[in-house]
Amino acid sequence: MKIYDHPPLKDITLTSVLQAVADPCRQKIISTLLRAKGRALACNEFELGVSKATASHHFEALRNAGVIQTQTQGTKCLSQLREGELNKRFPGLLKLIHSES
Amino acid sequence: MKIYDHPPLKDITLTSVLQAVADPCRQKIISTLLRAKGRALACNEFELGVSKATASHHFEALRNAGVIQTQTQGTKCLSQLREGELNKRFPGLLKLIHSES
DNA sequence: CTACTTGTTCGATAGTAGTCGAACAAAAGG
DNA sequence: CCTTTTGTTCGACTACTATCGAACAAGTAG
Repeated sequence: MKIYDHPPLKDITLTSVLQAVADPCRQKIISTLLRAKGRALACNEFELGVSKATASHHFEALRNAGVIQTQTQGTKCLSQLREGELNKRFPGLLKLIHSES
Repeated sequence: MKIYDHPPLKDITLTSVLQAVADPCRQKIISTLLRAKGRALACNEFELGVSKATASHHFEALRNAGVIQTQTQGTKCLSQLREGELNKRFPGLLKLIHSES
Protein backbone atom coordinates (compact mmCIF):
# COMPACT_ATOMS: atom_id res chain seq x y z
CA MET A 1 0.00 0.00 0.00
CA LYS A 2 2.56 2.57 0.99
CA ILE A 3 6.30 2.94 0.93
CA TYR A 4 7.72 4.00 4.26
CA ASP A 5 10.82 6.09 4.70
CA HIS A 6 13.27 5.15 7.40
CA PRO A 7 15.96 7.75 7.98
CA PRO A 8 19.42 6.52 8.99
CA LEU A 9 19.90 7.02 12.71
CA LYS A 10 23.01 9.11 12.21
CA ASP A 11 20.75 11.81 10.76
CA ILE A 12 18.56 11.85 13.86
CA THR A 13 19.25 14.46 16.51
CA LEU A 14 18.76 13.98 20.20
CA THR A 15 16.26 16.81 20.17
CA SER A 16 14.07 15.23 17.53
CA VAL A 17 14.05 11.80 19.12
CA LEU A 18 13.25 13.32 22.52
CA GLN A 19 10.41 15.31 21.00
CA ALA A 20 9.09 12.12 19.48
CA VAL A 21 9.13 10.10 22.67
CA ALA A 22 7.90 12.90 24.92
CA ASP A 23 4.30 11.89 24.41
CA PRO A 24 2.35 9.37 26.48
CA CYS A 25 0.70 7.79 23.46
CA ARG A 26 4.01 7.19 21.74
CA GLN A 27 5.54 5.91 24.94
CA LYS A 28 2.74 3.38 25.05
CA ILE A 29 3.61 2.29 21.52
CA ILE A 30 7.24 1.87 22.49
CA SER A 31 6.58 -0.05 25.66
CA THR A 32 4.13 -2.33 23.87
CA LEU A 33 6.81 -3.07 21.31
CA LEU A 34 9.36 -3.68 24.04
CA ARG A 35 7.05 -6.20 25.64
CA ALA A 36 6.62 -7.90 22.26
CA LYS A 37 10.34 -8.64 22.33
CA GLY A 38 11.12 -7.91 18.72
CA ARG A 39 7.95 -9.25 17.16
CA ALA A 40 6.42 -6.83 14.66
CA LEU A 41 2.94 -5.64 15.61
CA ALA A 42 0.06 -4.32 13.57
CA CYS A 43 -1.41 -0.96 14.52
CA ASN A 44 -4.55 -2.48 15.97
CA GLU A 45 -2.52 -4.52 18.45
CA PHE A 46 -1.84 -1.36 20.42
CA GLU A 47 -4.46 -0.04 22.77
CA LEU A 48 -3.98 3.64 22.39
CA GLY A 49 -7.46 5.02 22.88
CA VAL A 50 -7.24 7.40 19.94
CA SER A 51 -8.72 7.41 16.46
CA LYS A 52 -7.14 5.70 13.47
CA ALA A 53 -6.04 9.04 12.09
CA THR A 54 -4.31 10.03 15.30
CA ALA A 55 -2.64 6.67 15.69
CA SER A 56 -1.33 6.86 12.14
CA HIS A 57 0.10 10.27 12.97
CA HIS A 58 1.93 8.94 16.03
CA PHE A 59 3.38 6.00 14.14
CA GLU A 60 4.63 8.37 11.49
CA ALA A 61 6.25 10.57 14.12
CA LEU A 62 8.10 7.61 15.61
CA ARG A 63 9.14 6.47 12.16
CA ASN A 64 10.52 9.88 11.24
CA ALA A 65 12.43 9.97 14.50
CA GLY A 66 14.06 6.65 13.70
CA VAL A 67 12.39 4.85 16.59
CA ILE A 68 10.35 2.29 14.67
CA GLN A 69 10.41 0.69 11.27
CA THR A 70 7.33 -0.33 9.37
CA GLN A 71 6.52 -2.71 6.57
CA THR A 72 3.24 -3.64 5.00
CA GLN A 73 1.80 -7.10 4.95
CA GLY A 74 -1.45 -7.38 3.12
CA THR A 75 -3.73 -4.66 4.39
CA LYS A 76 -1.83 -4.43 7.64
CA CYS A 77 1.27 -2.51 8.48
CA LEU A 78 3.67 -4.13 10.87
CA SER A 79 5.94 -2.08 13.09
CA GLN A 80 8.90 -2.92 15.22
CA LEU A 81 11.50 -1.05 17.21
CA ARG A 82 14.85 -0.23 15.68
CA GLU A 83 16.19 -1.48 18.95
CA GLY A 84 19.79 -2.32 18.16
CA GLU A 85 20.38 0.87 16.23
CA LEU A 86 18.70 2.99 18.89
CA ASN A 87 20.76 1.48 21.66
CA LYS A 88 23.89 2.35 19.75
CA ARG A 89 22.89 5.86 18.76
CA PHE A 90 21.10 6.84 21.99
CA PRO A 91 22.28 4.44 24.67
CA GLY A 92 19.96 4.30 27.65
CA LEU A 93 16.96 5.85 25.94
CA LEU A 94 14.89 2.70 25.50
CA LYS A 95 15.83 1.43 28.93
CA LEU A 96 14.63 4.71 30.37
CA ILE A 97 11.24 4.38 28.74
CA HIS A 98 10.99 0.69 29.54
CA SER A 99 11.63 1.25 33.24
CA GLU A 100 8.64 3.60 33.45
CA SER A 101 6.16 1.42 31.62
CA MET B 1 13.64 38.35 45.24
CA LYS B 2 11.58 35.29 44.54
CA ILE B 3 10.79 32.01 46.19
CA TYR B 4 11.28 29.06 43.87
CA ASP B 5 9.32 25.84 44.07
CA HIS B 6 11.16 22.56 43.65
CA PRO B 7 8.87 19.57 43.30
CA PRO B 8 10.05 16.25 44.74
CA LEU B 9 11.30 14.01 41.95
CA LYS B 10 8.91 11.25 42.86
CA ASP B 11 6.12 13.52 41.62
CA ILE B 12 7.76 13.97 38.22
CA THR B 13 6.65 11.74 35.36
CA LEU B 14 8.86 10.53 32.57
CA THR B 15 6.64 12.34 30.11
CA SER B 16 7.02 15.70 31.78
CA VAL B 17 10.77 15.46 32.17
CA LEU B 18 11.13 14.38 28.55
CA GLN B 19 8.98 17.27 27.42
CA ALA B 20 11.20 19.59 29.43
CA VAL B 21 14.47 18.38 27.98
CA ALA B 22 13.21 18.00 24.40
CA ASP B 23 14.26 21.55 23.55
CA PRO B 24 17.65 22.63 22.25
CA CYS B 25 17.79 25.70 24.46
CA ARG B 26 17.14 23.69 27.59
CA GLN B 27 19.61 21.04 26.50
CA LYS B 28 22.18 23.80 26.27
CA ILE B 29 21.37 24.83 29.82
CA ILE B 30 21.81 21.26 31.01
CA SER B 31 25.07 20.65 29.21
CA THR B 32 26.48 23.93 30.46
CA LEU B 33 25.62 22.89 33.99
CA LEU B 34 27.15 19.47 33.45
CA ARG B 35 30.39 21.10 32.32
CA ALA B 36 30.30 23.29 35.43
CA LYS B 37 30.58 20.11 37.48
CA GLY B 38 28.16 21.01 40.23
CA ARG B 39 28.94 24.70 40.51
CA ALA B 40 25.81 26.88 40.53
CA LEU B 41 25.62 29.29 37.61
CA ALA B 42 23.80 32.58 37.15
CA CYS B 43 21.47 32.94 34.19
CA ASN B 44 23.84 35.21 32.31
CA GLU B 45 26.57 32.59 32.35
CA PHE B 46 24.64 30.63 29.75
CA GLU B 47 24.89 31.66 26.13
CA LEU B 48 21.42 30.87 24.93
CA GLY B 49 20.82 33.47 22.26
CA VAL B 50 17.33 34.30 23.46
CA SER B 51 15.80 37.20 25.34
CA LYS B 52 15.72 37.47 29.12
CA ALA B 53 12.04 36.66 29.12
CA THR B 54 12.52 33.51 27.10
CA ALA B 55 15.48 32.37 29.17
CA SER B 56 13.48 32.85 32.35
CA HIS B 57 10.73 30.75 30.83
CA HIS B 58 13.13 27.91 30.05
CA PHE B 59 14.67 27.94 33.52
CA GLU B 60 11.20 27.75 35.00
CA ALA B 61 10.35 24.77 32.78
CA LEU B 62 13.45 22.89 33.90
CA ARG B 63 12.71 23.76 37.52
CA ASN B 64 9.13 22.51 37.28
CA ALA B 65 10.38 19.30 35.71
CA GLY B 66 12.73 18.72 38.62
CA VAL B 67 15.85 19.09 36.50
CA ILE B 68 17.41 22.12 38.16
CA GLN B 69 17.20 23.89 41.46
CA THR B 70 17.54 27.61 41.90
CA GLN B 71 18.39 29.99 44.72
CA THR B 72 18.82 33.71 44.73
CA GLN B 73 21.98 35.51 45.72
CA GLY B 74 21.71 39.25 45.66
CA THR B 75 20.19 40.25 42.36
CA LYS B 76 21.31 37.02 40.72
CA CYS B 77 19.68 33.65 40.67
CA LEU B 78 21.97 30.66 40.79
CA SER B 79 20.96 27.35 39.28
CA GLN B 80 22.38 23.89 39.46
CA LEU B 81 21.41 20.43 38.34
CA ARG B 82 19.61 18.07 40.70
CA GLU B 83 22.09 15.55 39.45
CA GLY B 84 22.06 12.90 42.12
CA GLU B 85 18.29 12.83 42.39
CA LEU B 86 17.86 12.77 38.61
CA ASN B 87 20.26 9.89 38.21
CA LYS B 88 18.26 7.92 40.73
CA ARG B 89 14.85 8.76 39.36
CA PHE B 90 15.69 8.66 35.64
CA PRO B 91 18.94 6.75 35.30
CA GLY B 92 20.71 7.40 32.02
CA LEU B 93 18.88 10.61 31.19
CA LEU B 94 21.65 13.08 31.98
CA LYS B 95 24.27 10.84 30.44
CA LEU B 96 22.21 10.75 27.27
CA ILE B 97 22.10 14.53 27.05
CA HIS B 98 25.73 14.89 28.03
CA SER B 99 26.91 12.54 25.30
CA GLU B 100 25.29 14.73 22.66
CA SER B 101 26.61 18.04 23.87
C1' DC C 1 -16.99 -7.41 -9.14
C1' DT C 2 -18.29 -6.40 -4.35
C1' DA C 3 -17.63 -6.03 0.36
C1' DC C 4 -14.55 -5.79 4.13
C1' DT C 5 -10.30 -4.64 6.54
C1' DT C 6 -6.52 -1.70 7.38
C1' DG C 7 -4.27 2.29 7.25
C1' DT C 8 -3.31 7.08 5.05
C1' DT C 9 -4.51 11.72 3.81
C1' DC C 10 -7.19 15.92 4.09
C1' DG C 11 -9.31 19.78 6.31
C1' DA C 12 -10.60 21.78 10.42
C1' DT C 13 -10.19 22.90 15.22
C1' DA C 14 -8.57 23.54 19.82
C1' DG C 15 -4.84 23.72 22.76
C1' DT C 16 -0.03 24.38 23.81
C1' DA C 17 4.65 26.24 23.47
C1' DG C 18 8.38 29.40 22.17
C1' DT C 19 9.32 34.00 21.43
C1' DC C 20 9.68 38.95 22.29
C1' DG C 21 9.35 43.86 24.21
C1' DA C 22 7.80 46.44 27.90
C1' DA C 23 6.79 47.06 32.47
C1' DC C 24 7.79 45.63 37.00
C1' DA C 25 10.36 44.06 41.36
C1' DA C 26 14.18 43.47 44.33
C1' DA C 27 18.82 43.89 45.75
C1' DA C 28 23.29 46.46 45.71
C1' DG C 29 26.10 50.47 45.46
C1' DG C 30 27.02 55.04 44.96
C1' DC D 1 17.29 58.66 46.84
C1' DC D 2 18.77 57.34 42.22
C1' DT D 3 20.93 54.17 39.17
C1' DT D 4 22.41 49.75 37.78
C1' DT D 5 21.99 44.89 37.60
C1' DT D 6 19.37 40.83 37.40
C1' DG D 7 15.55 38.34 36.69
C1' DT D 8 10.18 37.88 36.62
C1' DT D 9 5.63 38.81 34.84
C1' DC D 10 2.37 40.34 31.39
C1' DG D 11 0.24 40.61 26.99
C1' DA D 12 0.51 39.51 22.38
C1' DC D 13 1.81 36.93 18.48
C1' DT D 14 3.21 32.97 15.82
C1' DA D 15 3.96 28.29 15.04
C1' DC D 16 3.39 23.86 15.99
C1' DT D 17 0.83 19.65 17.64
C1' DA D 18 -2.73 16.46 18.98
C1' DT D 19 -7.10 15.36 17.80
C1' DC D 20 -11.07 13.97 15.03
C1' DG D 21 -14.39 12.64 11.13
C1' DA D 22 -14.71 11.90 6.42
C1' DA D 23 -12.95 10.58 2.23
C1' DC D 24 -9.68 7.84 -0.02
C1' DA D 25 -6.42 3.89 -1.36
C1' DA D 26 -4.92 -0.74 -1.44
C1' DG D 27 -5.08 -5.36 -0.39
C1' DT D 28 -8.00 -9.72 0.74
C1' DA D 29 -11.72 -12.75 0.52
C1' DG D 30 -16.09 -14.11 -0.89
